[in-house]
Amino acid sequence: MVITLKDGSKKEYENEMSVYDIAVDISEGLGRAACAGRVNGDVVDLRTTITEDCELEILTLRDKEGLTVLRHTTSHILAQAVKNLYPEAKLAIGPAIDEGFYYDFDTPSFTRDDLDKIEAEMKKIIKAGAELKRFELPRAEAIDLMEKRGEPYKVELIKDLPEDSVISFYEQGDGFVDLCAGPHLMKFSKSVIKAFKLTSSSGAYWRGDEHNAMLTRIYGTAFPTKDELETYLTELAERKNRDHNKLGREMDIFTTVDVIGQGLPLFMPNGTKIIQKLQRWIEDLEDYEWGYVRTRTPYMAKSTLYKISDHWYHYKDGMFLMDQKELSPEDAKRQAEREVRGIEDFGSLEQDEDSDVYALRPMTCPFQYFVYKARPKSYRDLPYRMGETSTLFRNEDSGEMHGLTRVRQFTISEGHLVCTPEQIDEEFKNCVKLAKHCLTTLGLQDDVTYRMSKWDPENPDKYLGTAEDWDRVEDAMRVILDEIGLEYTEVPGEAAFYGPKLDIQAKNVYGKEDTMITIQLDMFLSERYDMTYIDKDGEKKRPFIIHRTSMGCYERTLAWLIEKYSGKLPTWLCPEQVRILPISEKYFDYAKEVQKELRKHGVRDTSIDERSEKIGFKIREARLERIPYMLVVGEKEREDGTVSVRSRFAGDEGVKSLSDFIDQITDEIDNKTIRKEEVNEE
RNA sequence: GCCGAUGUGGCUCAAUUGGCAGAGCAGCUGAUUUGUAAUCAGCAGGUUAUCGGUUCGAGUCCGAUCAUCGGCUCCA
Repeated sequence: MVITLKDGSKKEYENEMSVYDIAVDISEGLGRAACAGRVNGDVVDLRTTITEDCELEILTLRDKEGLTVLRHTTSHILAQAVKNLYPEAKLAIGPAIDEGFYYDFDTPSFTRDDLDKIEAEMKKIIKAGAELKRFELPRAEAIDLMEKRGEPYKVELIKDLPEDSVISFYEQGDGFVDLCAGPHLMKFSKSVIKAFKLTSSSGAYWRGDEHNAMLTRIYGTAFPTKDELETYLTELAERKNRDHNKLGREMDIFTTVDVIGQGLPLFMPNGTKIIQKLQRWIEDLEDYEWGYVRTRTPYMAKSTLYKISDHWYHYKDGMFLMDQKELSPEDAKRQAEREVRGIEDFGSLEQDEDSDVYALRPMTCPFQYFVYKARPKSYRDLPYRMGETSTLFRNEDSGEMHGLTRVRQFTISEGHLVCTPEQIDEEFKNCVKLAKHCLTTLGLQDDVTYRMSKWDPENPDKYLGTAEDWDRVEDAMRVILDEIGLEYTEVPGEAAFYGPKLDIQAKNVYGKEDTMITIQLDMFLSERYDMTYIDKDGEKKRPFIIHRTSMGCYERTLAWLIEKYSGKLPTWLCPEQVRILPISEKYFDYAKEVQKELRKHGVRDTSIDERSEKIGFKIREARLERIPYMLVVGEKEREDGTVSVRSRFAGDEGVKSLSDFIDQITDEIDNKTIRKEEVNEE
């Protein structure tokens, strides 16, 4: 057989060979470094026997897949160590993940001390240097083996596999056997598994289902070298220093108060200023450059409103209700029909309408729909693009709240576009363009991924409409996304109940992903709310609706900005853009003149440090507060009408005429320039 | 909601076995009038998250509640 290697060279063998043997044959060093093979594009275990011509690549720790194998094998060592120390622990699963691995155990929780002990035990196991042997069993024998070993979770996993499957196991010394598809390293060797760390432990539901038992998960990571592990751990610590939840409080952007409640942050003057700047920017952008009209609708409504769309039935648990009284479902539906369609004879209500429950709004959709409906619309009115800076309320579970990214009250750059079927394509594309423009302006465009969120055909009850409806609209969205040339993943089960979404995702400093922006195609709600337009032919027709946000929700985007820039926001967004630092009180008057001149030219967020401190002290404080520009003014500056500019970006920028500085900073602010260079003087 | 950790002046942290709640920074007052990352001195600041219990005595031990953090689940 002829084996074609990665570099194009060919090797010929008479007999079948394992991937590992071929690696050793190429060179002993490669044999030692080998973690897995790639055969005709598929990653395989080193033990895989090659029987015919193929393309083969030997994967090492330098390959992403090789590193994954190292981490996976390390998770099995973790399992063995836990079994050694806690024989009563039951094994669940232990995969490699993005930045490391985890293993779930049914056992009481672990403390940091326990993790250290387990780490020590892992080192012992590695030192013993067992070989990993792969073997296969028919399903029945596999179940038998795991039952004998007292591993009920493994038994459950095997039982879920088809009757005729052959199950693979790995044995790794001391008789430790684990159910596993592999691939794994050939043996435990201190020279390969030399840099690992158990990072944390937490709870996790068996099979990710909250109805199941809560297991104990241990997270860890492994790297090819100790240096790389150290670098990673340092980076992890540095990432945590950028955590908006820490920085945002330090920088007086927001705070929380226990008697106010969870998920209800208070914005301090600094945070309010930033949000105000974002809001003014977005509202002007949408209204004057993208053809939006602005609405302002109530924060609460009778439950009927949400029942029309079915929001009520899907999400009642997540809503804040103002009253416990409620109509019967039959009455509610009747009342909904009557109110929307204005049909009078819809049967009497058993209960008084006034007993209806009011609820804080969890979304804006139906409110804007009634703005649309307030007057008859012609095709000439479409697309009708409504924007609103909309505050929403969602009763998230108590364990879900996080800083500014997951809160119970938040404000979103919301909007709904009502269009004719022909307009969908262009309008949707423009929504994506607008979102991208917002991201680019904020400097976040490279930190996102795009996700097409589809319905889940397995769970049709969670959605309105039929499979045909969903296929049609999802196909239409796919065509649009492909025409734009977006790179995106398709994920089932993430759609809204009324239509598919394009979600723009970003990760926080802990690597956790959140939706920052969403653009959704809605094919059902215009019917629910009886929205129409009169077409050219004089016929009443149903419009399509696009739900979208341009910049996302203010809280979440602010959190993202803080983490992205470590609190050093672009100048145009800074709550304080310029601080004037007089050398002594003799120059207060000149400082005031400078401030007045700045204000006259639109640079409004400035202050004067009038404390009787040395200039070095004032600079230090301004630097720590991340203020972009410091203007030192003293004798020389007053004489010449200049300012001595010191910036967060370039340090001492030298003496400039006041008008030059004003030109510079107004240009930066007006164009929303992001000065990337930063000096670290401390 | 579930698993776990944490909670001491505004912030960062200390307080021996259960034995007088303390420091630095910030704040305030005064002095200093300063040229590019910390001037000096003084003063004030606390029902140790809250409520309850054990004890002669609780920041420390126990219970409940609230909040914060890391995960899980959820996220229109």
